[in-house]
Amino acid sequence: MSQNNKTAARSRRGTNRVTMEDVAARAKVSASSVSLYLRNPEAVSPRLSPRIKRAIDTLGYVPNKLAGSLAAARTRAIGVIVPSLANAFFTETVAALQKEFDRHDYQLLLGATEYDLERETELVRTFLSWSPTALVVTGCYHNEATRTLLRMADTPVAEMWEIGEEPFHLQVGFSHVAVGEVLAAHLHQQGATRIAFVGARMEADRRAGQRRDGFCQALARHGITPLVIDTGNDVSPAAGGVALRQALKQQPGLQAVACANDVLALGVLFEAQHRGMAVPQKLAVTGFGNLPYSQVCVPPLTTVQPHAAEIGLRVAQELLAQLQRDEAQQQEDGDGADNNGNGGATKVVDVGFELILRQSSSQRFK
Amino acid sequence: MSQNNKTAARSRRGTNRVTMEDVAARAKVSASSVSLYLRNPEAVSPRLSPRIKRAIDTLGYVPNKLAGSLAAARTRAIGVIVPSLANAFFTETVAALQKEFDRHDYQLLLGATEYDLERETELVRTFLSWSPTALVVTGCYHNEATRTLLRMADTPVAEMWEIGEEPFHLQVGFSHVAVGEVLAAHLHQQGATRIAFVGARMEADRRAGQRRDGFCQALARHGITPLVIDTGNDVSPAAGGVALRQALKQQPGLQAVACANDVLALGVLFEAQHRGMAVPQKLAVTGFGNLPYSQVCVPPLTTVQPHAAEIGLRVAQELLAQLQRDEAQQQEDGDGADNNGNGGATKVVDVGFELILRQSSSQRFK
DNA sequence: TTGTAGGCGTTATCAT
DNA sequence: ATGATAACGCCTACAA
Repeated sequence: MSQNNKTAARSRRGTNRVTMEDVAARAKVSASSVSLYLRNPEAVSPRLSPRIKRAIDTLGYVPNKLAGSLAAARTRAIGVIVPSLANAFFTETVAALQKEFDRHDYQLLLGATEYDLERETELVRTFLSWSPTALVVTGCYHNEATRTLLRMADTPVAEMWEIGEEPFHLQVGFSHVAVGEVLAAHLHQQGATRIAFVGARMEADRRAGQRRDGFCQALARHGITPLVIDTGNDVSPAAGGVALRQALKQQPGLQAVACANDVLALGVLFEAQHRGMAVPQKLAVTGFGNLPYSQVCVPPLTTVQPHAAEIGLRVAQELLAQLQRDEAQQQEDGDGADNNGNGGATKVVDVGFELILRQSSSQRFK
Repeated sequence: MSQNNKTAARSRRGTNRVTMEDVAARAKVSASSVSLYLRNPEAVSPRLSPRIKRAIDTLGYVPNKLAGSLAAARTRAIGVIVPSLANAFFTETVAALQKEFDRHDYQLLLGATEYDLERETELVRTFLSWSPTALVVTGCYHNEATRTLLRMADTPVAEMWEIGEEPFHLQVGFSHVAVGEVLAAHLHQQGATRIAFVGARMEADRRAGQRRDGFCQALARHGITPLVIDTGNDVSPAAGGVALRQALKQQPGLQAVACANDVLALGVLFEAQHRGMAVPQKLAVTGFGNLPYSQVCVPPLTTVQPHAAEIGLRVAQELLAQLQRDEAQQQEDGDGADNNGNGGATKVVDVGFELILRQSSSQRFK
């Protein structure tokens, strides 16, 4: 083993992997027949196909998607970027995406930004390097670098959980400003005038900020200026409790607290109970999210239900439909057209939300 | 444009993607230098590196991971397979995995089996076709096909959420039999003798079955045979309610109900309340999972806390450590050794669980 | 229907 | 340090 081998001299790696060529050799056919068989079993003669099948089975052949995707210049993978997986909303959406895409044989590449826009840019760049079939990102507010990346990529881009801004190809979500407005209207209708809004991470989580803005603006139209309290990065019942204490100090006659999410609201409920402040008689409390415990806590919590699963489902369906259209059109164009993976149309879907009235805000103030 | 072009004649696709070659041309260096720069910027002379950097930036070059991984025969991707993403336990684990692997620049490929072992096989096969750096699966019970696939792959395999069976490379989890035993011991200690176990999907969800088995066996040692009720595929509070009704019909003097999860337990709680059966005075109730609402429901629920996030973290850490070891060893071997990506050692980590005693089972029976 | 050959965009080897 | 050049494993236009 020194210098008298010319061809296989520079074998680079062990790579003991079973290849298509191995299968072909075993079945005594050419590699392209195997390839064809794999993609369209009908197209190969009934004489060869059992031979090929048997060779695949006995060798335990697993096709190499990397090579396949490289050659075919497309990958059956969908990149999904969410702010956080610690958040039940997003996991629910991801579950729906996974389920629907899985049915159509697409893989999910998953990433979390932790609410950091720079991190999002990195993730987008990484995902694009996989040549995914499509990219799904959360929200429609991105930094310049991300927008450029997304615009230049010849990949359909779906934005979810929020609508607004200029869409890339698809937006599926709802207006968080409207959520704030609806909650404000509800509390105002209950006769509350001394009102606080308790939120967390509202600079980083733009959607939370929008809910706050909608809330404040709507009340402003009634001449009410709510007290706004930001618990910073702390999204826990404890933080909600602290916020209520703070709010009561600043405004002793407080009548209503709208929380940016159910977790904080639960803390407000606990703290109110702790100081003997009856809910809803003395204090109305609302949340956002309709988490499972929100209907079993005492008293049950008025909240807003976002359609998390539906968002995922719609995103997947729309994207799948668009991909199908692209494919059909590409067939038509022949090879020449330089179509950029965008069917041309951009679509915006508002899935809305639901205000769920429960006991925690059922009292009328006079 | 007909027949007088020899070289570029068969360009197969538009593929307008910016390639490494483009960058090299722009920077007036060879592609190898660009590749080198990308992988180890220090190794290239300070004269070239700024030129390369600028070319990359102006062209907006995004490396093609498919090509890179194919050439390098490895992929910075980790395949993760869980039974379901609708299940908070697993999403928590996935979140932890994502976070830890992300820190080390690995992508997550995500799949869900919906508790179907055949589906698992398919997913494993698909994931293997991506040449992932490692594979993480849930549970250590697989069908023969899956086991073969996993054994033949030269990829480290981690099994999580369960320990037992023969491990492939790594197991991180806890004994579900022990969970059942501990719950049984608790209820027995409270003096309960007429006991029911309410579970769902216990054939498909092997871990739920193990909890039941541990529970029944432990009670059997005290001469008690619990009534076992299976709600089938229905994992909802409503199913829990139905189960309680059924149990009371079969055993009117029922004193305690252990549920396979908190969701069912919540339903049992509701139903008991509905029929004026005081918990815990007349009926002890326990769950599994320690979901957020379990401490705020009335009465607070005795349950078992699995360390979902810790499982994910440990899996990632152990896997990362093993990969590092493999890499080091590979360096040592030179090229010759046919090491199969297994550091050789197999490791089993029991992360345990925690019994959380609350009011729903605090009553002593006599 | 089946086979042949060139190319997909990298990495890694080797020579300079 | 830099640059040719051969793999990597598969797809696909084209020829047979």
